[in-house]
Amino acid sequence: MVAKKLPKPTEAELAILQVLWKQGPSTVRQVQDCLADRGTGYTTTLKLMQIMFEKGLLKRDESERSHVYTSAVPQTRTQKQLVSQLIDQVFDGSAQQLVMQALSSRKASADELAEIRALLDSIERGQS
Amino acid sequence: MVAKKLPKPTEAELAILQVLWKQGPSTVRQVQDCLADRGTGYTTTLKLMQIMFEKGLLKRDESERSHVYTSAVPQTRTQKQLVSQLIDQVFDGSAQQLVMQALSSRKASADELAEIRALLDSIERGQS
DNA sequence: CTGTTTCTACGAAAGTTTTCGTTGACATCT
DNA sequence: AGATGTCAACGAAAACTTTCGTAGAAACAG
Repeated sequence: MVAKKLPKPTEAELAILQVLWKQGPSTVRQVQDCLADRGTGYTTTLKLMQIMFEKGLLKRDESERSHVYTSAVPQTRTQKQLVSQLIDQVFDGSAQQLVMQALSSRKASADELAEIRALLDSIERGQS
Repeated sequence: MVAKKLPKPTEAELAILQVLWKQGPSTVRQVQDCLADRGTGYTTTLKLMQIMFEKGLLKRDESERSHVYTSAVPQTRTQKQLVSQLIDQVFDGSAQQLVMQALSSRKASADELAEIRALLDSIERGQS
């Protein structure tokens, strides 16, 4: 039985995951180009992606000379993991507090607010 | 002019900050006792708190033999900082997405949901 | 074919965070 | 006073993350 527990991505790893989530399967070069503003070199990105592959965070297709990488972790799952961790670490377990903080520190459009309302509605209906 | 930029607390540092926020001024021993489940030794906690003091994350009163430490960073400020970072790192800048994820991954009580609604109201009124 | 570019692989250095052993100062108890 | 326990300070090791130099294979251009 293989443990399915995946390590928490580091900061640099998250940057790479972001790109892969947005662009889909990509070569190291393609990822590197997106991260150009970060100022790190090509081999740095390559090495990171190799490590992530070993950790199981990425999958890759080696059939071409330029290997094509994909995220092995769904974006939603990672988001849940990190939100959950943050709630425990600095919000004392209260999701509500995090929500309050998020809403007051960043503007959201009227549409977005409406979506949140809709979610609240469905939660209330669901748990009634 | 002193730069007021404070470093982002690491994970172990956050655990310590949590205790200080909750308990108020404490000695190393008191903090260590709260962190007992972490399995780390006394000197580890001591060292971390000394480092945090040097970084400006903690203040301390040295008038007694057992120094008494206090957080130098407000909880709310740290929460904002980390939420903001998380939004950028994994939610592509969308506060709304984070809120959605938080609400759907953790239950909130009816009261809490009501508070969130109230906040939504005031935001909408504010930005009309 | 030969030189140039582009890629992976490897390994190691630099940076950061976390850990703890040891020491000496101070306090307490008998 | 002497033994015992608690504390801060220091330093260094261990663990982890990030960085890149170098080398060799593959692709490509002339």
